[in-house]
Amino acid sequence: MVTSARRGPYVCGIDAALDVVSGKWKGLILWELEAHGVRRFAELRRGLPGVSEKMLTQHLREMEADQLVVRTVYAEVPPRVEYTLTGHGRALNAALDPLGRWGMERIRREQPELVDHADAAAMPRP
Amino acid sequence: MVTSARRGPYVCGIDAALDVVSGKWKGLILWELEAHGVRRFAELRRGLPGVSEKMLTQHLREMEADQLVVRTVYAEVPPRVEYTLTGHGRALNAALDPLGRWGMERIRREQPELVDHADAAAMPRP
DNA sequence: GAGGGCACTTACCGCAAGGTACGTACCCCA
DNA sequence: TGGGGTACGTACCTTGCGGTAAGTGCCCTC
Repeated sequence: MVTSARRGPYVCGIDAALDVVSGKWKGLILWELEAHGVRRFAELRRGLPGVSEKMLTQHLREMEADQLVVRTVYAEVPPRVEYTLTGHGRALNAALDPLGRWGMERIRREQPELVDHADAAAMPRP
Repeated sequence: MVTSARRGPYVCGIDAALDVVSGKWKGLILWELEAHGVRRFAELRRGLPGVSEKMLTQHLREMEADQLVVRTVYAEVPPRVEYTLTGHGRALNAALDPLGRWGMERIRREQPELVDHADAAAMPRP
């Protein structure tokens, strides 16, 4: 497996948090699970346009190892796997909220033409 | 210069914020400037053990382009350059605070042996 | 019986982030 | 006269993140 041996000694909490959130799709996965509560693999893939199956499984496994999501396998045919946030995952999402607001502010002052088309101010986070 | 052309169209505020914070030393630089108010290049380098001069200048230039820090050059000999946070930088630091607390919590539950030696609970962030 | 969905796994590849090393121009101190 | 400090710039190299493509086993539908 890939699963790089991260989790080095962190110098501060920001380090420890960014280590968990870094990764191209981690933030979107968190948001998708927060918004829908429970999602299957194919649903997540459809919800994250552009993600490859490899990266999605890889990120999900890392987040499972980091205790952000729980992975429930149902012994059915065709296979069914469901992903949900843990308490830690929901807490992380809550901690990311102010950062998301700051980012929206940044988008608004740097690329105002991208904001109005989908009334981003009304959307909570993404 | 390196200065990769980032700032692509972001799908959510988290994207826009993480794009600015990602980079191995960005968080530490923010914290160092928040803690000391104003810092010279060599002071920052001493405050971030292990950083190379190349990465420090590169990150500082990117953060200057992102309007997180201001760079003040004094025409003296030997040269003197001072870095300070802008309002946006201080706002970003404030937005990072909950994330840092979450990360401290994660460290505390995964590597409790690393916490007590420097009474990290007393330190606000790093 | 061909095609498509599900939930992956494996192999391979490219590129950018980050590290190392050295050079610059000037100064101060021993 | 040599060593060290200040604030970088540049060239080269390695690592690994992320992307692409193909294969797997089973099932359902057309």
